[in-house]
Amino acid sequence: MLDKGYEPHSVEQKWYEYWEKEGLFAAVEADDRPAFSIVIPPPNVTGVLHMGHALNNTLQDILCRYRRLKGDNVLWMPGTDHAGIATQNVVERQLTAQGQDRHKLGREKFIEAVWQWRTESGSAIINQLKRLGASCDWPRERFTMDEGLSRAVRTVFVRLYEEGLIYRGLYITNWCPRCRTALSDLEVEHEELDGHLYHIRYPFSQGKGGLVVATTRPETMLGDTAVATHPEDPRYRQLPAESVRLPLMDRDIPIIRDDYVDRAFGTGALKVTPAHDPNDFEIGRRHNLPSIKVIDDDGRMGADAGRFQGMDRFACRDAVVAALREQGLLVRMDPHKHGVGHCYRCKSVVEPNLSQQWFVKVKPLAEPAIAAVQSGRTRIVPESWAKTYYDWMFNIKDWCISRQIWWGHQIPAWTCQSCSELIVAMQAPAQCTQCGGSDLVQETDVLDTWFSSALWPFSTMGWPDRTPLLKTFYPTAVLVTGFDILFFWVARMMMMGIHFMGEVPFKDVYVHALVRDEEGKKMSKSKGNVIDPLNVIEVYGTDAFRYTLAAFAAQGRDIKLSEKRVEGYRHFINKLWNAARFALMHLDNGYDRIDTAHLTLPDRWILARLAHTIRQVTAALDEYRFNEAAGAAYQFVWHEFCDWYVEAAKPALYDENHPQEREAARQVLWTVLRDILVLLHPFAPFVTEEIWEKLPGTQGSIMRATFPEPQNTLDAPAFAEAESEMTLVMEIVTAIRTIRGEMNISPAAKLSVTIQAPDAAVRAAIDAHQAIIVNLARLDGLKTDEHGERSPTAATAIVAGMSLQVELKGVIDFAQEVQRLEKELGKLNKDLNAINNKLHNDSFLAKAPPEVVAEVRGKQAVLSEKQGKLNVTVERIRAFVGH
RNA sequence: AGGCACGUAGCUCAGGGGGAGAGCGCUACCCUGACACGGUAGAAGUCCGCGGUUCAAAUCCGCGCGUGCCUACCA
Repeated sequence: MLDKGYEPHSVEQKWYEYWEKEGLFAAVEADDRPAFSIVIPPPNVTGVLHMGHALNNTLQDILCRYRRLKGDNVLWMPGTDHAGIATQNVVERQLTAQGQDRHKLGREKFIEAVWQWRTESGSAIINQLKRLGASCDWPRERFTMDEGLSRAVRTVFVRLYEEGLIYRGLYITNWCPRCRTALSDLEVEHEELDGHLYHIRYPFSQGKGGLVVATTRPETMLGDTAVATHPEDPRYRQLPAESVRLPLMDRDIPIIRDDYVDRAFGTGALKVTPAHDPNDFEIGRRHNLPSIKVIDDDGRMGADAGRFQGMDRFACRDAVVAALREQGLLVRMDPHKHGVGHCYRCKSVVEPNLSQQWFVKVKPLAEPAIAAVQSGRTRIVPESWAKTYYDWMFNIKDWCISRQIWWGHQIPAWTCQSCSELIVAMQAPAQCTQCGGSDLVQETDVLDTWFSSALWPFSTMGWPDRTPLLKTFYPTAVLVTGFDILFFWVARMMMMGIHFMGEVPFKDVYVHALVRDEEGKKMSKSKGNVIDPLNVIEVYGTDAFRYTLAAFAAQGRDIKLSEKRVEGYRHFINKLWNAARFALMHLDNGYDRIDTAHLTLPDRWILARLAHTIRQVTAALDEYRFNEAAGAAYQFVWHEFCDWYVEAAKPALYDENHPQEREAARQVLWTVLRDILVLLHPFAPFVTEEIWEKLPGTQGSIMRATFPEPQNTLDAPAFAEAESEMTLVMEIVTAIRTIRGEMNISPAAKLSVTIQAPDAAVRAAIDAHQAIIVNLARLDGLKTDEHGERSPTAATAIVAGMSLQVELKGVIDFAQEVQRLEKELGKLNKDLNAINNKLHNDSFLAKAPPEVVAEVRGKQAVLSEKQGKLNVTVERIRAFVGH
């Protein structure tokens, strides 16, 4: 006998350990079964499990467990990401706390410290994934800094370099002065901020007057090397001079003409700072302008900033503005909103900065990646995300892959100190390929973490070796991910996968929602609105939490999560537990067949509903409609199995006089419960395993069970008949209960009911299932009459065209009964009006499909019959009371 | 500036050309032999607004309003 309520804690731990110990998550390298593989989006080693991880991994686990039950050879490849900047930041903070810093420590010692940190605290998130029930093939766990993956990274780098798809050069990139590294365009978060548009006068070098330029970043003027106007701007065609005197720096800079300049913006005169603005950089190249870098890599003003040297860039802005104002050169200062880039790791304001960096030429890689989605070799689900993918891919720009940090894959490039030859190779070369010199210095930069993540689907499977694992599991079946890393990760995996494997990395990409708080805001530590998934698991249990996530994972909509909702699904898990508790009281052994000759109506009905539910859940999971799958199973378990079947089957289960029916009911109860457990297992793995163990007739783990197929225990007409007869029974029961409720009759009172059923077949059906109705509606008698006298002291309901009378003898309150019936009539009249209007509309009759017209006519007949009967009833009561 | 979602019961959301749905909450009654983490019944919505297409629109189209998000080099 099970406990009265489900207690998740001990159960979860017990079963997870068992599954791992038994190797139930293990993929088989080579196998006859269909292969199904997923690579996990590797969480950062620095990470702790948040709601995004919880949702992402719950969905993957549902798919993996489902496919295993379906008989597939499943590989769920786990691992973590070395998260270059984030991890380096964490360890640096630690050093700072110890009064250390990485420069004092030196590169080698620092890297050692990071590895040590990873050993000590880097796998916290893996254990948290286990609490979630994630059925990853853990012995295969990988890390982007593993030796194997590092070899993959070097291989890719060298090959892309040799193919001319990686180059090095001096360009403007996004620079984070706090992290002291370049960032890719994607790693910059733009935020609209209130700033100012400063109008500054640059006096002509000769003669009077000058040009007024407009800028949002006046401190960059110190590095100006030109002023540009549009070639066709009449205001600036004729000027007294060809150069202006740059204020504060006292340097002449040329006035140039370039059609990049927008005549409508500001004054139509643009200051040009090639070292600190990407557009100015381009203009500078076109006009051979010098680049003067005035802001150093630490965000302070540099040696070329004149008297402002050493000043912080923001302090310098104020100082420059003050100085200009003093000299009467600040013409205007208008409030101005503009997008300011911030580092996605540390939120510092990013500085466009000129530096030597490495880039991937992306266009040639992007084209096949676009084609793969267009041709359907990779399918993006929901499809609307494909557009976002295309938009980005079509406008893609080269990818800056070098980072000026230490933690990461050091770029495999060496420079000869004697002849400056650049050598890119898998291993450190012994001597220079050009001059034979042996003084070679390796590039100190490391690669963007996403560079190694881009290889994840094949590097984790052993590439560049041609492993059996790759042969069996690449391409993977589906990638499950949030849209926030569609560009960062998915697009880049597509490019790399196609380029190096010759085949897309995944057949499907399922893009899921973001988890937000109950007000729809993004969860963030600073807002203090985060819900810790581990805390939720602690309070409500993993199964309830997972079920909640699945039930709310509708495609294309964010999930607003509150604990209240998880509580609701905890009730569901408990309901399942108690249904099993009931079933186990009646089951001593398992069954491999059902005695169809002795099935009662509820037996046949629940088998029909079960088959229907299996189809629904299967279809929904096959199309990543997790919420529908979870919803269909929930509805079936609670509102069909528990609410109706278990109650309706009780008479048969307790009836010792009909052993064959009793046995048949047990067979059905066992079969339906078994299928429910397997059906629910992907969503609620722990409770289903626990019940499975207790259920007689099951062997081993539920993970080795077979996902139910819609069984044709009965033929289709028998199923259909069972559904319609049971529907009639349920309608009758509900009608009686409604009268009981509305007439305030105690649930304990046994009632006597008469149904006037002119149709002999219907009468026979009701008579046949009398016991069920009597039991469910708590009656002491149910009679059917062909016509019969209508009792004046009964409350009436119309069910399926029949008049149903609940005898209330002395207790009936006639006024109340009339009121009740009139309310019912009111509703009916409204419906009937709408239908009659339709039927009086000639164009409806002419143009609507005949089956629709027939349907409406059918409804009309049913409703008007009901209306007639209710009217008669009301009249009769009035007449009776009048006596 | 462009793009993409979304606006349905008090709350959170499914649905999606032919009778408005669920969960939670609310009201009433009930510890009925699995379950009070429960049962039975009930109340509750101009499906954001305005036009259009259609025999028929919550559903399709257009416009507007509102709310999110993403992308973007106008200094």
